Amino acid sequence: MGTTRDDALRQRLAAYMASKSKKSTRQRELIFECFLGLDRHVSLQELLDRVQDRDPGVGYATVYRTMKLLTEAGVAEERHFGEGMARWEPADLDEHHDHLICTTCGHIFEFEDELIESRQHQVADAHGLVIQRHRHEIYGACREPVGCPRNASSS
Amino acid sequence: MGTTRDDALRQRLAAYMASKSKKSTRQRELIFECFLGLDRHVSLQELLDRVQDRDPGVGYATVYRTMKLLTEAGVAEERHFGEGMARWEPADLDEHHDHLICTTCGHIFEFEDELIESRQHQVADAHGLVIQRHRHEIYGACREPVGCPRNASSS
DNA sequence: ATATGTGCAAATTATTTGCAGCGTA
DNA sequence: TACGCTGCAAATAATTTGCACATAT
Repeated sequence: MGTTRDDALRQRLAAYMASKSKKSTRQRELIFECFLGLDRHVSLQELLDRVQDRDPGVGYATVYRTMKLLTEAGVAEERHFGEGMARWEPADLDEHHDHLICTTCGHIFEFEDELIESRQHQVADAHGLVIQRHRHEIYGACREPVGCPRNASSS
Repeated sequence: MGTTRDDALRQRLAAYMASKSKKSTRQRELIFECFLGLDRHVSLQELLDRVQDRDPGVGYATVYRTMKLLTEAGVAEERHFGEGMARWEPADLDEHHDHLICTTCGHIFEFEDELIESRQHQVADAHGLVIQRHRHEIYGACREPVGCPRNASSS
């Protein structure tokens, strides 16, 4: 699923850049590619480290400003997990999958539920809002831990 | 609904304090009562302001440490809505409510939806999990910014 | 050519902690 | 009394911004 999604993100970013007269630079391209390559929830520092492996000259501020740009462009999503700093992940362009996390083995299931989706729209609508994004995470324990097929690890 | 819930929270806090040999002080009681009285998502600064209306001598650090204590005790819940600082709300002892955040004015609505709740259980069940907790946040923009309930306040 | 972007360093903002004196159990 | 608590101020930590120079269009 990587490439197709990444291409869609590249395309969306290009469109945004063009519409806002933003310039494509060596640093931005490098940062964006590293971001896509990591494909997980990265902090600015983690992303900067990876970027500097390839170009030590890039500064923190540039990564910072680029992530703000990617967020505005809708290709990255900023999250806060209560660790004291932000993390970003590639945007989920057309699917609205949510997460179901097993607190026993740490496995993360993705799910998508039409009924919940539509219900969310009703809720937002009732309050006069138009949904932009949402976060839905369910944490649960294995009903039968012993039979959990994923007891080893996952990351 | 206020009093019953508040009493349950007071009781839970008292039990926690006793079990951990924490002392009940004038400041802690004032902070806790102000917190319950505000009954919404407060930042440390907002809470401090209210506390100082009643006792100007109380410091930021005390409110900070008290909120950490209330969080440990399970009577307050710390949240991050991507504004750069934390907010707390009274713990939801037996019910589940979720959040709808207006990205235009920052207002936070609470909602509870039976259908979504039951659906979540079905999803978890289908994967062999028993729900322990969940987080569900919907972000949206005011359809008509003019009618936004909190338009006045901002920077 | 000109509007943007970059890197550095400094400014902000929010959070956390050390410590001397105070207060509760 | 003894241990915990408070307030102040200073230390951290993360984020944001000003500015002079560089670069894409």
